[in-house]
Amino acid sequence: MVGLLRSHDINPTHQRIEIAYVLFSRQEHLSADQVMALVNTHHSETSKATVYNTLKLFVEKGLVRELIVDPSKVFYDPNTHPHHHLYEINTGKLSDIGAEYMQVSGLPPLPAGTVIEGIDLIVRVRRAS
Amino acid sequence: MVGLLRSHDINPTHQRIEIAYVLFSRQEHLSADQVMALVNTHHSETSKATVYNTLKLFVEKGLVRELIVDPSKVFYDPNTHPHHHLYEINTGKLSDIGAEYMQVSGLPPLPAGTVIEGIDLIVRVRRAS
DNA sequence: GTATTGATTTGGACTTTGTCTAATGTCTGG
DNA sequence: CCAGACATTAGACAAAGTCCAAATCAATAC
Repeated sequence: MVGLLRSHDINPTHQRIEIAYVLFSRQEHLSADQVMALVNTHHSETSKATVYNTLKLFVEKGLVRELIVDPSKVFYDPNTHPHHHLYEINTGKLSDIGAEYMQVSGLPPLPAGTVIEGIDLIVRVRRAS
Repeated sequence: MVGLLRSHDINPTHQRIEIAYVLFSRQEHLSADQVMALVNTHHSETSKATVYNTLKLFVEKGLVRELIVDPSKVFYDPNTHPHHHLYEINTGKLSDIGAEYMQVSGLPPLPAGTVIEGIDLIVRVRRAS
């Protein structure tokens, strides 16, 4: 874990290691709230501000991917390999779609002076009524 | 405008007409906040609750499309034809990508009992540094 | 060991977006 | 003109996230 952080140019402090561990030990999409809860399961150790700071740092350093899918909260995905997402509207459940299932082709003209940061493909499903 | 609402099975009240007008007269992506401000430019006419209620109704009835792209607010898109979106991370600016520029192929296995509600393709760009 | 210094963490106040509720207003068919 | 259904409203509330100044920590210098 320490090595992973160092290799992404992140100073491995106690709190950062804890948060990275929570994200990478289970391969799930977690919200800041959930990270907060998981890090502090035993005794409260890490503040809300630190959790938010750290997640932002991880995103900047490319350690995790930020998912903007749920209208009310951001999710963080420890898997940074190319893949897509499936979101169940009713439940808020989020799961992966392997890159082999769906492909994106073509690129739009970009506004002058901008570069692509990422391409998000999200399949939204609803429970059939 | 009244006809448009009726054709989507929406009772055309004064407030709904105003809100629809704001959305459809300019072809832009607006947040609830912006709709609120635009509807109430002259004298305050429409409450926050109504704006939110109405936008939700419009989405349910398929009159506008809900865009979850910005981490802090939902945008509403009066264009319901198939197209994609380009989001400038630095500025929060959102623009359309014509369906002809990018294509999505393939479909993932869906969880049992669910149907596709929509597929969102978002290109995120950042100002080159 | 102790001091220094910059980086990190923290509690808590604050902001923003959106929801909820109970009361009120409006419209329509008979 | 009345009943009932539907729509709107103000304002309280909730949840997610930001901000800031103070406290703490970690690493190095001496």
